[in-house]
Amino acid sequence: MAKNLVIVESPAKAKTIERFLGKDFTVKSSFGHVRDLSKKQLGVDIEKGFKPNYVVADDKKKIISELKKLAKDAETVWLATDEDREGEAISWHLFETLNLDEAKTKRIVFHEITKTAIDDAIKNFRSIDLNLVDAQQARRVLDRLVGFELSPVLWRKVKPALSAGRVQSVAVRLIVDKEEEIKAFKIVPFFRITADFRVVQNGKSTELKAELPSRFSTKEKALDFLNKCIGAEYTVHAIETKPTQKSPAPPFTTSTLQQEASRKLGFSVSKTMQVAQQLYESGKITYMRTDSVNLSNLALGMAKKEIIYQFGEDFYQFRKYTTKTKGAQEAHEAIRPTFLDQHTIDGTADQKRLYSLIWKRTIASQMSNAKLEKTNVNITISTTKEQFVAKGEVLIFEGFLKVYLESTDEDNADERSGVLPPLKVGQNLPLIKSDATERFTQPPSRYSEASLVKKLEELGIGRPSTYAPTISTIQKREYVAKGEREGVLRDYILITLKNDKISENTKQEKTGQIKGKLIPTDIGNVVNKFLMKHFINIMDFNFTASVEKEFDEIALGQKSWNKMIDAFYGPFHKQVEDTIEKSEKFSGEKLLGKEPSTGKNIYVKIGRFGPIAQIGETDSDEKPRFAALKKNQSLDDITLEEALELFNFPRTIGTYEEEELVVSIGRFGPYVRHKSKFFSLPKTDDPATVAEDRAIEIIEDKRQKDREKTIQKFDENEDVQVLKGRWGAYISIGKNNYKIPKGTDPEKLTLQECLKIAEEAGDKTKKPGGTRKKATKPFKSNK
DNA sequence: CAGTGAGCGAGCTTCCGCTTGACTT
Repeated sequence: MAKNLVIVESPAKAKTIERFLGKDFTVKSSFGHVRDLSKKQLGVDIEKGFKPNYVVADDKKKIISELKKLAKDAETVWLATDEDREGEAISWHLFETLNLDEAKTKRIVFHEITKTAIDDAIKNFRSIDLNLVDAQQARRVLDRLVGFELSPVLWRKVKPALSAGRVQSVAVRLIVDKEEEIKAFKIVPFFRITADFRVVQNGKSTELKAELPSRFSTKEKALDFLNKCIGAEYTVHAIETKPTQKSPAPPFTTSTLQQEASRKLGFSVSKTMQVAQQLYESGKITYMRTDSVNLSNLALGMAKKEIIYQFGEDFYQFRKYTTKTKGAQEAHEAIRPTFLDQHTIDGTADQKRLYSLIWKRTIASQMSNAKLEKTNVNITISTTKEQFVAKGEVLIFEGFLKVYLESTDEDNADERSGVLPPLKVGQNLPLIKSDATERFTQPPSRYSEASLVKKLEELGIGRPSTYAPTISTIQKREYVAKGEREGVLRDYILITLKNDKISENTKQEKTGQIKGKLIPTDIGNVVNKFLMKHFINIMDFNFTASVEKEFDEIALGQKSWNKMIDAFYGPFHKQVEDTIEKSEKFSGEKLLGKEPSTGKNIYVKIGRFGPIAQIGETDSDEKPRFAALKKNQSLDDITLEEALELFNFPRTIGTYEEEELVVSIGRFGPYVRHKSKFFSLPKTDDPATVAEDRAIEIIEDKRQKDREKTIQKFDENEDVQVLKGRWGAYISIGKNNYKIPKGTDPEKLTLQECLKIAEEAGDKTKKPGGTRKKATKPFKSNK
């Protein structure tokens, strides 16, 4: 039995550390937090100074009992969780849950995973910092109180099953605000003038591209300018060069890795984290959830060696980066390759690409600046005072650019710069042509998943471990959606001056297309409006920052956590009660107009199941009629005509096999019903116009697919089928599905065997994660 | 991956941060 038990948070880390520590040490992992507030109840006793009720989750019971046993037999238990607020709390929870003996428990932290660093840590043990633990408890309790008091307000006033919280609600607000900004933005056209000149040098001819710095607000002014240019001479007036430098970006944190993987590799935030996790578990990179840009001494040494070996002394420059982000806790290093001499790795294509990105970024961060020479050439026009300007950029020394350049979110496709041909002052430049192109001012761009993470990080909201889950929560709640909009064609004017003649053309370009950007839904808009009206304090971008300041004071022992929570909870709870009591139901209801045939009012609003249109009054004797909005419609811009159309369903469009064909719109979109079976309409079909022959086609398609799916059918019992599904063959009986035991040939199963398998699988009434089927209604005995 | 296909009167729903599996029928 080992004399020492070391507990860290991650199993991959445990494995690495165990190698350094020798046989007297057993290293185990807690797999993150081991206890939490109970899931179903509030879990906080408000009467008793907000005493938290912690429980060990079911999936943590096994690891706790294992650790308990190991701790009992060990001489010393070393709590080596991360050196931050959460890490300290994990140590404390372990101490409490495992009933550790204070005399034989030591708290240590690793700053680097090397033999000397670990030996160092062991020498510098301390006890658990209870102030820091209290700061974590305050954080935990505050989040629980906010989330579990706010969400039920939404259930009552807006729609069931919604949620609100310190982080997610502000994330939604950012997206809603951005959309408002875009809506308020006025697109203004203007004209941009470019010119192409011919430069002849030693009999070789090249082009020089230049632009007029000033823009024209109207077509008339642009035309006026071009007219003046007719017959003009163009002369190089001045050439000005100045040296500039570019520095590399710091090594990756979780947030910057997500941004770059999104821009350069097109990964979603969650995909980046999944692939990074795989790299981490196979020992190829350091920990991927971090807010630190710091590199360990070991890494710095490796980088230096690698850069000098690969590129030479000139390319190396020692750099120390410091974190600027608010509330960073820096318990880990930056994300970097474990071994910097490994330029590539074995693995999946995604793993290779992400690894390569991390390798380049890390190496580049310790490389010298790139040196550039920027050149501005002024070109005078003989007929007017205006001057064209040509811009060039020449790379003098590559430096870090040899390896890596960070991308930006904005695409500056219009920029005209590159290598300029050799020019002399006073040189005459013949004009090839000059264009006046109509351009348009650009509204702010919507957030992508990654740029939202960037913004949240700037505001100090959320942590590296929660960025990806937060993004998925606000989409799961249907507050925001990733937009897919085709865009529309827009006309623009192009006026060209060539050979002293002016011609005008109208051209077209695509604008307004959205791909994967975050857009608020109707529900998101309505919930945001509600929260902004009643809980502006929680929605404030500085709310997190200000409570973080108090958590810091608690961590320093200057404040008691219960008092801090008490001071917050009093007014907050009153706010909640006032809102429940005084505010009306909040559905974002909007009067669209009247139904022509009856004169009844027609409204749109958020209903029990999402956005709906309603004809008639809710509080009248006659029940109003409802219809769900289509997926791509919104409360904001639906027209009266579109709303009325929704009530044209169900629509009988013909007959097939002597049964009616009915088109309608259901929970999952438009469908055709035939012989009480449902057939989804593909996105490309419009339910308002789909006709009999097309419906039959859809039905036959679906039948064909079903046939391909069916492995076996039994005439004696039509309920029983052997089908081919995502995970291979399975047995379907009525509405239940059953797994086929390994080694059984699904094609040879008999009806009896199928029924037997189903019976042995037994009743699967309890399914973790909630059943789809409605539970049998319990008999209500009283009231 | 495909399937799902109501009713606005129960039920249940929810937070943020740590960390990985288990494994869908």
